[in-house]
Formats: sequence, C-alpha cells, structure tokens
Amino acid sequence: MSSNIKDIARKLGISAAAVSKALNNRKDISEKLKRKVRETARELDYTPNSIAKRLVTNKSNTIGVFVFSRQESTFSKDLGLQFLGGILEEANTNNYDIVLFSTDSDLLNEKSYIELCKERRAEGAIFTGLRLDDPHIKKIKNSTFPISVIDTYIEGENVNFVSTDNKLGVQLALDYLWGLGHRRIAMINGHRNAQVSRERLNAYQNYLEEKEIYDERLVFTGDFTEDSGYQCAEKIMKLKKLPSAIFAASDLMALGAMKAFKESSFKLPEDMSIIGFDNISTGEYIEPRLTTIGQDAVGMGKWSVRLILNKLKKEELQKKYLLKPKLIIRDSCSSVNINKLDGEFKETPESKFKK
Amino acid sequence: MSSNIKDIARKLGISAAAVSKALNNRKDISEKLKRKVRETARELDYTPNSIAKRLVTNKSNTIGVFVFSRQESTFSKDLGLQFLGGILEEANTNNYDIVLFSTDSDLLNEKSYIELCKERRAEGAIFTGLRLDDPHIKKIKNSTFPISVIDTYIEGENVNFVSTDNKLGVQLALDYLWGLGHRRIAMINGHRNAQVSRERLNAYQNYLEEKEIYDERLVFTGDFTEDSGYQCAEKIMKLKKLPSAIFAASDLMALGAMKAFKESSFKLPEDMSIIGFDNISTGEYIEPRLTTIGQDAVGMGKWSVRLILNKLKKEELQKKYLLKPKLIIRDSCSSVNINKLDGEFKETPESKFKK
DNA sequence: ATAATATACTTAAACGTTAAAGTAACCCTC
DNA sequence: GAGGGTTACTTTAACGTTTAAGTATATTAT
Repeated sequence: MSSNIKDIARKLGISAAAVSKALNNRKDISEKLKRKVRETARELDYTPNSIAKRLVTNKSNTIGVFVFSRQESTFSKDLGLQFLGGILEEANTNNYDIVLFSTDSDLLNEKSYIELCKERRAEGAIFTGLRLDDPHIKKIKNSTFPISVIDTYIEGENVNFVSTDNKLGVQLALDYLWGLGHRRIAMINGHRNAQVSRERLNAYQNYLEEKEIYDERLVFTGDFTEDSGYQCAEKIMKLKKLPSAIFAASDLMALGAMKAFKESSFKLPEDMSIIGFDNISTGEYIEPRLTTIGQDAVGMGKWSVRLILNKLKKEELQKKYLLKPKLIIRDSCSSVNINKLDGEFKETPESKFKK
Repeated sequence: MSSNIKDIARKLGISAAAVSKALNNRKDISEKLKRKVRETARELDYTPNSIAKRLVTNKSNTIGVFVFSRQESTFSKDLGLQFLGGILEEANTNNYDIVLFSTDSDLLNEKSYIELCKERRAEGAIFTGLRLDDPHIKKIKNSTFPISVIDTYIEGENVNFVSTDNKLGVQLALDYLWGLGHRRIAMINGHRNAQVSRERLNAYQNYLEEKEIYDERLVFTGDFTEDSGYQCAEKIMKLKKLPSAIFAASDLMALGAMKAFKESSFKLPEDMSIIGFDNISTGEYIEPRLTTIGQDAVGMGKWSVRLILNKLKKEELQKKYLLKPKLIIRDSCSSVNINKLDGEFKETPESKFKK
C-alpha cells in the first residue's frame, strides 16, 4: 500500500522519530535533514496516516453531526444545507473533520447519539432539529464532551445553545405589522415539542399584551408543515371576527395558510397580511412574495462549531449564542384595510401607515 | 478517561485478547466468559475505541463526501440535502462513516480531494456537483480507491458514475410537449461544464431531429441559475418566430424564464408552455405550478454508496447507475394555442391533445 | 491407555505515529 | 581541558485494538 514513516526512515538511514519530527517541522531537526525527509516523502508518495496519529495523540479532531430533517422539523431543507455549510466551513478551517450521522437508519435504535460519538472519540457533537421529546435528551444533558444544539435549549454542563434571537425576530415581525396598522394579529405556531415554538409564542404574547391586544383565541398550533398551516388558516377563516394579519412561526406554514386563503378567494395581501419565519427560497417565488423573518443559518452552523472549540480550548466559556434575525419585506403584508375594520378598532388614530 | 479492553481484562484476571474476542463474539470463547466480559464492560462503561480498531485492522470504514453547491451548481439545495440523506442512510446501514468536506474553505487549496481522503484512509469518496473543468479531475481519474461521481462522467478505472437517465428525462419532457401539440420547442440549457447539460442537449437535439423540427437557433445557454433563465427568456422573446414551449434544463432556470415572461405580460401557460428539470419544491408553489422532470436524488445518493461498496467487495463490477426520472405534470404547460400557430404548422393534424 | 482432536484460553506482535528521555558530538567559556 | 550548554539526532515506550500462533486442559476415538 502507501508508504509510511518507517519507509522514509529506512531509505534515509535514520530513525522514524526523526522523520516524524522533520515532517512536523520541529526545531530539534536540522534544516538539511528536513529537506531530505520532505523530498523522499514526495518520492515515496507518502501520505500521513491520520488514524495512527489520532490514536497516539488521543485526539480525533472530529465533530459528530446529526441533522434531523423530517417533515415536521423546525427547519426546511433549505436551512439544513446552510447549517451544514456553516458547520463544515468553520470545522475544516480549524482542522476538524465532520462526521455526519443518518437520523433515519436504524443505527440509532441500537446505539445512542452519544455512544456513536464516543466510539469515534469525537471531541464534540452538533444537533439540529432535535425535538424536546427526543428519548436521548437525558444522555445529551450529561454528556462528557461539548455539544452544541441548534434551536433546542437543553440544560447541561457541556451543552451549548445556538439559535436565532427569536424574541427579536417576533418583535421585528410584529413591529412591522403594528406599523402597518394591524391590531388583530393571529399566530400560527409550530408544535409544542420545538423550543422555537415556545419562544416565539412567548414573544408574541408578551408583545401583544404590552399593546393590550392579546387574544388567546387567535393562537393556532400547527407542526411546521405546510399542511398544518393550511388547516390553521381554515380555522382562522371560521372565526367570527377575522384577524387582519397572521404571524406564522415558519414559512412553510405561511405558505400553507396562503394556499387556504387563496382557495377561499381572499385577495392577498389586501384581505389578509401574512408574515413568515425562516426565509426559505420558495418565499421569493410565491405570489404574493412572502414577507418573512430571515435567519442566519450559515452563522448558526459556524457558531455551533465555535462554541465547541472554545470549550475544548477551555477559553471564553460562553454557552449560548443568539444570531440576529432580520426582517425581509416583500409583498405578503399590506397596511390594514380601513373599510374592513370592525367597530372596536375604527377609532384608532393611526392613519399614516407606511408601506 | 473512558475504560478500555485492558481494564476489563485486569478486573477479570484474564488476557486482553480474550476480552477482545469475547466482545466480538468469537467462537473460541466460552459463553460463560462472554457473559462476564459483557457485564464488566457495562459496569466499567466501556466504549470501544474505533480509532485503534481502524489502525490495527487497516480498515477505516469511512467514505469522504464532497458537495459542491455553489449557485451555478447543477443541483439545488433541495437536491443537495436529498443526495446527502441517501448517502448517509446507505452508508450508515452498512456501517460506514461519512466524513463531509467543505468545498468552500481553503483546505482545498493546500490539498487535493484525493489527499484529504488518503490521509483519513477513506475507502471511497463521493462527489456531487463536480464541474467538468475542476482542476482536480485528473487525480480523480487515477484514484487508487473507488469514487462515485454524481452527474459528472469521468473515465477511470476506479470511478463510478451515478446520474439520472437524462435521455429518458428529456424524452419524457418532449413527448409530453409533443403530445400537447408543440412543434416549436426552445431549450434553455445549463453551462457547458456540466455533464448533464451535454446529455440533455444531445437528447433534445436527437429527439427533435427525429421529428424533423430541430432548429439550433432555439437553443439557449444559461448556467443553471435563475438569472440566466431570465436572460435566456428575454432573448427568446426577441425571436421573430416565437416557440410555443420551452424545455429548461433546470427548474431554477425555468423559474427565471417564467419571471421574464410574466413581466412581459405573457399569460402562462397559454402564451408559453414551460417545463423544467429537477423537481425542486418551489415548483409546487409558483404560479402556474411548474411541470417538470423529477429526479430520484435520494436514490442517487444511495447508489453512489452502493457502487463503492460493491467495488470494495470486488463483486458485481458495475460502474454506472442511472436512475429513472419521472414526469411531474402540473400547470405550466398547455396544449398549443391553435390561433397562434403560424402558417408553417397550421395544417398539422394532431388535434386531440390530452391535458 | 494412548494418541488425536477440540475447547478455551494466553502470549506476542503488529498497525503508524508521537513524545519523553537518552546520547553523542560539538561549541563555548574561563 | 573540565564543565556547561546546545544541537541533532536515536531509543524506547506508548496509544487500544486485533490476530496468528502457542499452550494447557478436557474430550473423544481407537
């Protein structure tokens, strides 16, 4: 097979240790020998064996990654590949390997996520799309190596949390709707087993309570899928008093809702303003183009790696990183239609709505 | 740290070899000892060290994966995650690890893809989105370990090719358009550095030549991006004799073309039928919903792993696998508008167009 | 009873690398 | 010219496993 350090040593009549040191550019080897070693290494087509190196140094330079991307996942496939891209770039830049694990195969029935990582001596692990009711949560909590979980908060000595600043995201969305004059704003939330659902709901409730317009009957619970958004929209249409706007906790649900309204021949956005969350690419193509809250998915991937690396270096023991979302204004929200306001709100003085 | 085989051996007063064999369920160890070993392994919270195992057995059980997903890539992010899903599931099922490499970081400037794999002693590698003008192609050609390349054909002893049956895909698309009565069908192709562009163009040309309606002036070259589709559509609109339908080599380009036509207030699909290729999820949401050729991306991922595994087992030396595409009929194609037919085609007898 | 065979282990080496400790040769310094 | 320091190596052990070969004991066949 391919040559090793001993082959080089033999050819040069020196010790293997000298070769190792030469290749690692240590200071106790002469420049002359280093040159000779590097040259013969090239001649013999030497490739370092990282497996041997990992064994002897007891350092795997590996991070395990689990991407749970089922339909009812909190993120779309769009975001999934962006997470991965960020993770990869940051990891490889720091000389770490990413080993990806299938979350579909039955590997996971035999062994826990943690065991899979331990066997490979992974130095850290990253989870995305983990549900709060995942059976392995306790093991993650008690992990002996650092773990970053994207979008799901888990209490634990070695567990980091990377997410979007959901409170800010909701604020951006509701500020925008409020500014457009909306006073009756429904919410279509994701399922209760997602961290982000809770956060977004809380932020929504707090915001509207502060404005004194919170109405719990306007909160509908889906499961992040398009279909659930559709169904929630149907329920909304049956309301005696319709809202003028809807805040959906995911773009996919927003898309489903739009479909339902279109089928019931609502004019969008005039008859119903809809704002989503995620900024999936489809939002740009649908009619009307979806206004939404954009997440920095690549950044989330990078930070999940950084927090692990920091922990390994025992420096800067930050366990949480929230990325700033941004409002992406497109065409799915309009200023509130004065003619359709019911008595309750007719006297509201806001008339200079920006758009 | 975590315990090892020697700890178990010491505790039980037996040799490390016996422990190893017991844990591997070899037949020259008594059932009684096996039970005892397994029990103490559990007690001591033993986790096998796969790194040591890989070193001694000289088997890494690893496949390296490179996903090139730039904008002008032949596949969308949608498909990217599907490839990965298929790869992962098939690999993990067969006890192989996937190590993913960033194609953005500058890791790739220092070392070739092949070197990265060799250092990790990867047993195989998978490439997706590789361009025909990639500088590392020659190294891939001469690889000493099996490689599967998705959608890019590279000649080489150890190189497998996994793709969609593009000829069939084009046939499905053109049969469908032909059946709807279209006789003047333009093509918007991807860039020349993608294998699939060549195949799709060839198939298009052959099909239309057979029908004796091929016109090279109706072939436009984009680069798989939406924007390039838009630009090609603009050129098409400047044609003296407009086509009645367009076959786009990617959904993204089809989307761009639709945008251009809509802006020029074409009625879709009445004024222009458009069919795409890929079946990205956005196609379902756009108006009109995009008719397209669907690819089995998950299957492509799985087969790229299978071909590598077969090669490693030296059985069934198949180096190529083509997955069947399927026609996904939605709303972006209509039967040809008789009133708009120019003289040249008016007498065509086909009048029973299915839709 | 003896030899052959099977069973259930142990011993020892190996995988390719690194790192700690050792050593020989040389250079200074006073 | 003996002692201290530096330079440039070598020797040895180790990382945690597996495997081939060896061995002692028990079992069976003749």
